[in-house]
Amino acid sequence: MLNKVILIGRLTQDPELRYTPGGVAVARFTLAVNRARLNKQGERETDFIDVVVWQKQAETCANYIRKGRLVAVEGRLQVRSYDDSQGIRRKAAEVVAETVRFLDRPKEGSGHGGAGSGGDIPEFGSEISFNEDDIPF
Amino acid sequence: MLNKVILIGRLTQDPELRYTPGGVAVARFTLAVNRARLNKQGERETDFIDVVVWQKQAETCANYIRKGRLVAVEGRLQVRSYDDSQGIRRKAAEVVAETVRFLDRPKEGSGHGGAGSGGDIPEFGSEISFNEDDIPF
Amino acid sequence: MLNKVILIGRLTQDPELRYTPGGVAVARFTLAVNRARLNKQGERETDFIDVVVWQKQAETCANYIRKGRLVAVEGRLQVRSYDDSQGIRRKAAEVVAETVRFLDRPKEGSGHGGAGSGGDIPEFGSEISFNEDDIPF
Amino acid sequence: MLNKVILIGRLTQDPELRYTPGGVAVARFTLAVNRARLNKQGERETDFIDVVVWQKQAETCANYIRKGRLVAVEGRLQVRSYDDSQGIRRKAAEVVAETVRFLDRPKEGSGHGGAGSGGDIPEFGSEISFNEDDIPF
DNA sequence: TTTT
DNA sequence: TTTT
Repeated sequence: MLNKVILIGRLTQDPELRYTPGGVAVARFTLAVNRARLNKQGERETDFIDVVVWQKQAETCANYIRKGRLVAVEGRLQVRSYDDSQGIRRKAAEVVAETVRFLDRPKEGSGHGGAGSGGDIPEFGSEISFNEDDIPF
Repeated sequence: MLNKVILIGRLTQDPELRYTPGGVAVARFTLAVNRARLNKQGERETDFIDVVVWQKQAETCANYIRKGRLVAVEGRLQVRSYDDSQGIRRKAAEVVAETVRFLDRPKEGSGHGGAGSGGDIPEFGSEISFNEDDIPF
Repeated sequence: MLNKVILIGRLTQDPELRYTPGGVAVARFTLAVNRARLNKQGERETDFIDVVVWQKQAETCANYIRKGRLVAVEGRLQVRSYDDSQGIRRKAAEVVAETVRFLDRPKEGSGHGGAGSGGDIPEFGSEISFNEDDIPF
Repeated sequence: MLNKVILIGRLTQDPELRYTPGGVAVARFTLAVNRARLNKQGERETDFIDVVVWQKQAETCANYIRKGRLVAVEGRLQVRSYDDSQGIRRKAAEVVAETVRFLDRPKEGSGHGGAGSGGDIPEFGSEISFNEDDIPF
């Protein structure tokens, strides 16, 4: 079986970083992915896709990327059911990232993660191991 | 921007075929995609992912594939909002297929689409037209 | 069967545009794709991958992208055999692009394709036609 | 940067298993990947693509898959130069697999890796770590 | 050199 | 709601 998602898009907000009870970092952000084709009204539509990142990459995302940044995400599509605060059963779809790559430079003065500049942004590798512990969301 | 999903999984039910008011065929099915990794309890989890297929491929799917068949789907992830019958705003995530490929043979006697057997199942192509004439390099 | 390649990298040279005897446009360029992982010597290695683009997109590439630009290519891997000028049988591998997306802005003054600026660079679509009419589900 | 290849095809021969001087397992096979589209002469063309698999998955491939088996390969495209036995500089392109998934059952009596049947074929996971030591080919 |  |  194969479940592979590759997205290139921009963050709609800064990433949100949390920790599981077990201390595992989890970051979340939404990607705006413009569709290649215009719709029948001639407008460019956009998909807003939730992304979850775990562990070390979660912290790197929280440290280095901000609203508006262009990233490439590789991961898998996960659909899960949950009950909302009104007790209504809902489905959530999100891409669980295996790798996140930064495709543009941050704007000057926009980061608080690097030592003052965008010069040493890490490029993420793909060998990070995932322990999918309790999810705090 | 890029929004690419590739899935290999099995249909949980026969495809459901409908037509838009404008007469365009749309098929829907759910794919069961078993995860490669076992979870912490040692169980194999499965993602159930909704797939939408349009036009000619919708009809081919409805004619040729059934519950349990293994297929590869290439498409894009689409997240849309809608109001359910109780007026509750919900989000739906689905993969809009560009191509669907059949990866196993139908069981004997399981089809009603082909001329009595599984012998001439089409392999779906991408709809893209490329005329690869002589290459000048 | 599936043969899908997705690359993000930078052009090592300007694209080379030619035409087949039948008048079909073909562009070629090489992408430098840095590997995510460092090798055992701690160096970042790079794959240099040949890309072929056909038809209208070939001309758009030739008009809009230059050496150093960051692009995303989606296509298929093609391996073909040929005899070189010494009559030696060789194999060539290249990615035949279905879509090419431009991921950064051109440097000022670097283009000769646009009307003086980088403001209206097209985002390439996949050529697939989908008329997503009203959905009957 | 991103370099992602996903293939579904059949092995043209049994995998060839070797070991590096450092004792790391490496398997090689060629995949026949039929194109979705017919060419101008109405024939279905096939790409023959070399695949390299490392470590534990190399041995699993050598043990479980044989000529004709349908597999899905996920990996990266690697182009490398080498001198052949005549001292001629050549380029080789191959897909370095991260994961290999078996998509059909072996024919009865075709395996020598399993305990007599195809019942317990492992499904490969995607978390295997790659130490790309010396290549013995 | 090639698979179904 | 779920496939092998």
